[in-house]
Amino acid sequence: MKTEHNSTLHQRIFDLVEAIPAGKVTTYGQIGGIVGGCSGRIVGFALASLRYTENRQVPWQRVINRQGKISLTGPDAALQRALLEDEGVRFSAEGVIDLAEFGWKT
DNA sequence: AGTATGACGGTTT
DNA sequence: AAAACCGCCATAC
Repeated sequence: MKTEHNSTLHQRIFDLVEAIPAGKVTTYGQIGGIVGGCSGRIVGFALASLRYTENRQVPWQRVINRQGKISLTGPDAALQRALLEDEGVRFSAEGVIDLAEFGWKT
């Protein structure tokens, strides 16, 4: 378990996500492109294993999909939204975030 | 070692 | 415009 991540895409993704400033959000595809052009799926999977281990303080909440919405399915989705709203991110009535406004600029 | 799947993204139907 | 499909790469079984 723990999905040992040593010097892998995981490590790089975590480092990048930690660099996201509060109140800003990023997309899986964006991160994937920065770390090495990997598909957003890889980023999502990396973060998915992250919440399992929780051995890292990665603000996975600031990572959303290209639609500016939360891709999670379970109760984690509500948690993510709550965390983002707490950081100042405004959600639309549809639960969509304005990436043009809150999108993290590299 | 091979198969199945996943917190996505872009294209096609 | 919305839904479905395929494709990308890594992790899990």
